[in-house]
Amino acid sequence: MPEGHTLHRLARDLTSTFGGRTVTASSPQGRFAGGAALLDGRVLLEADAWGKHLFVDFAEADRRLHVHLGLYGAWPIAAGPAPAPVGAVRLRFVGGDGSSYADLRGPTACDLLTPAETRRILDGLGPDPLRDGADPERAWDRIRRSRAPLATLLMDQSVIAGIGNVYRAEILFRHRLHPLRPGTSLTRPRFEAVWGDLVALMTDGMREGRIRTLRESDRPHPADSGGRAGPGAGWRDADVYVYRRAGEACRVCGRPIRHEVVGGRNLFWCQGCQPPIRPRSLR
DNA sequence: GATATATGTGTAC
DNA sequence: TACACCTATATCG
Repeated sequence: MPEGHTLHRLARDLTSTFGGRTVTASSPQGRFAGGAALLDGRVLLEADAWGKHLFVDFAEADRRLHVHLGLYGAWPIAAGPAPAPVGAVRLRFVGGDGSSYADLRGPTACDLLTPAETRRILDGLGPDPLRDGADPERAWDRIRRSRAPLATLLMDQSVIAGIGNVYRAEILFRHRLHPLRPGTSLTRPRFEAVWGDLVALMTDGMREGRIRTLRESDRPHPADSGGRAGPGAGWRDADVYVYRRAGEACRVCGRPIRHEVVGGRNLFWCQGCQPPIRPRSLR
């Protein structure tokens, strides 16, 4: 489930599992054999995430490992001696003492990058809600001046780094924003509420290892002052409000959840809670 | 066994 | 806008 929270969690876990230790690196599948050979036997210093990009630093290596999981990549870390690899394992790490291993499968990117190449990637990324010191002003400057739909802007990694299709759909729902409203229509206070909510939701996602935007403890639409209370009992089976719930009744207003493919991606929203034009009461 | 699907990105037309 | 790419899993016949 690779949105930004997944990569930050992975960076944290790679660092805690392998950080400061010698790592055996291999490419059972063979497609990263050269890179694995360069890393093999080195001390893994630290892993770090920027948006959906993961970087791993090794001692005395002039290049960083760069991994992007794409749509279905995964890099689970497991305990115990590593078994014979199953399936297409691009890169395997085994800890020096053999007590843990991690198999990388299906990444869109798995490369060794020079500092200049790393910089080029980072230069293309907007502020990441999960990074300390992220500057939301950079995102606001892009959004307020763009007539592109909010749905497009939120998925644009150069505007905000780390949001994927699930967080996009859910954040728009929670703030009652129709996905096709232009960036120019977003007010400053509403942007600040969206950013703050992203930080909170993605931090939760990183901690829990899954996306959960429907929480009993808070309001479905957190920006509504004095609005209804949390969803309460009967919602415990659900993690999200609208993502992949096309045709189901909205948990808040009862109208069917809509689905459309926009820009090649599945887009979900509630016509009732997310009207094309803001109702007067919400301005 | 074949097909469809996915929380993503990059390229070409 | 379409497709290519990377892989596992679910569903269908």
